[in-house]
Amino acid sequence: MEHRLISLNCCLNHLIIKNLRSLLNERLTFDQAKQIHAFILINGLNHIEPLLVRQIVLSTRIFSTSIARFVKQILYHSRKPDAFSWSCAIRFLSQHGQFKEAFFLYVQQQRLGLYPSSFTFSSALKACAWSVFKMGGLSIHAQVDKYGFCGCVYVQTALVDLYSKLGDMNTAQKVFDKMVEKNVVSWNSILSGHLKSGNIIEARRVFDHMPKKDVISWNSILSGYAKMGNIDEAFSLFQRMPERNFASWNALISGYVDSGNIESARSLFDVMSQKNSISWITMIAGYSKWGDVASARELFDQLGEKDLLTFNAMIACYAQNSQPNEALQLFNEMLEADVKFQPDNFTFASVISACSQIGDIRSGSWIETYMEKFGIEMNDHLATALIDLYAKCGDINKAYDLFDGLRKKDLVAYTAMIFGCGINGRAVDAIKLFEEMVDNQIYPSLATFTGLLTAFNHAGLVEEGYRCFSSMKDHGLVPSNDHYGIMVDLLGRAGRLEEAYKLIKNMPMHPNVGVWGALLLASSLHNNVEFGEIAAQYCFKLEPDTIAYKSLLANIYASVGRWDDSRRLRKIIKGKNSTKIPGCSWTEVT
DNA sequence: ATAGGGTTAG
Repeated sequence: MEHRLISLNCCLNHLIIKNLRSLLNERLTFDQAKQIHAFILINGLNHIEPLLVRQIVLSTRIFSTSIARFVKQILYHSRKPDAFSWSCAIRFLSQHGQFKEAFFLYVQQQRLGLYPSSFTFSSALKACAWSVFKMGGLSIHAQVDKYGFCGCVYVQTALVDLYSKLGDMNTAQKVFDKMVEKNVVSWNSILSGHLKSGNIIEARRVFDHMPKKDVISWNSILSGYAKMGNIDEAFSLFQRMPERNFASWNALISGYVDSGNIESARSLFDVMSQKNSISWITMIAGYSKWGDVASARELFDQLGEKDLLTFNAMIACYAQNSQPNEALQLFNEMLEADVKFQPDNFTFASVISACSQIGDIRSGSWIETYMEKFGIEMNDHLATALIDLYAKCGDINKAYDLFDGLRKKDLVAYTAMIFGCGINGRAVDAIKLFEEMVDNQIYPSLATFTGLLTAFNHAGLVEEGYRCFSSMKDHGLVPSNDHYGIMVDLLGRAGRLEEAYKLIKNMPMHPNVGVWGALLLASSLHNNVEFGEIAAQYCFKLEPDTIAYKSLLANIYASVGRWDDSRRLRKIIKGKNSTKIPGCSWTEVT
């Protein structure tokens, strides 16, 4: 009796395992995977776990942190850790952009004393390459040598790719030259390394010497020429390539966009028999870059199935072209669309920028709530956008906190912070930041000087502002209308209207309404009819519909007792309907 | 399994 029971038990166990194994050859949903794991645990079938991990990795199309957490949980609680599941998990994480996590798992695997495979190394190297994690990459390279994997093509190729991405072409070339066996991927890796470091000549040499080229080799060199502005060579390569895919077309379109030839880009786009999401984004972003919001929107509306990326491109288009209300409105539409999208970092970068342009004090806390709600992780891009927003809302300390927390302080970050100090009247801090920036070999741009001049303006430091303005040419910069506008404002507020007018008269370009408006405002502050009239005439001509200019001049007339002139203007103002632009309220979103 | 095209901040 007992004997038969044991035998029956064995039989059942065998059946279960057979069934489980076949189950683990099919695609799983996350829920199924969880159920199977529970079953495995209850029945003590732990040796099946690696198969489960592998199948989860293979089945996952849409990555989520909860899946990653689940996989890690299996690894950490496994009674018998095995190298295969760990390698699968490392690959899984590095494929889905979780580079830090992937590297962490690699380190854990080493600590557990599990023997790494070529699979482990290439995955962990990929994670370091993509996250430009030099220390990690170098330490893995050392382990590769130690474990004797330096003869494996996959691992060597991953190393070439690592050093290419790190920008260390000397080492990349050294590893590459030592390779006995090279495949197309190895060649492509060294090729893209040269292209990334801007060495098109070496890249071309490699390309011409490749024993075998695939569509990726062609695309790489094509986009290299397109990016350096040699669109003719890019086009010639495009014509000669034996096989084309989406990326080939998109790279060429992008090249035409960058060279300012949006018509050719559009013709190519129209000729494409099949377009993918990236083709549409490239075109929308192209129109955005050259300020053609209407054409961008037209394309966006033509697109039947919109995805997150196309929404991002269109929202960015509005934000970049000073239409913050439209940007926010589209953001709302995106959240309320039939197919809901989870906004990501890209979406929020534009949305924050839009809020900042609107200058709504309440935006800051709303944004933070929203970002938390969607699980958005802070990065330097977002932090820089938030610096600007908080500074505009007057919370300079919060802006400083964000600035101090940046991984890398670049030109845009410094400029945002300088501008933030500027509008908050912290001229000394702005100068300090500027000097720090120059010390760090970051070259100021026109926007940086807008921030600096704003600082001097708010502090009323006329001479310092003048000196700063004059120093722009030492940095190879030609002041724009914006800079002249600030200078006119600075001089004008100080009562130096004559000087301000002279500055305008000596401008190398046509002054815009901002410049004349600054003079008009200053004239009204000092009740100066002479310059007020001159400035006003220009403002009326440039922006006939803006009543504020007429009202300023009316005030000037009234202040000197010219009541008739004042009344005449007030009549005109009353006749005009004040055109109020309906805004889209950010706070209405829930 | 390893690689190519696109969207973000002042």
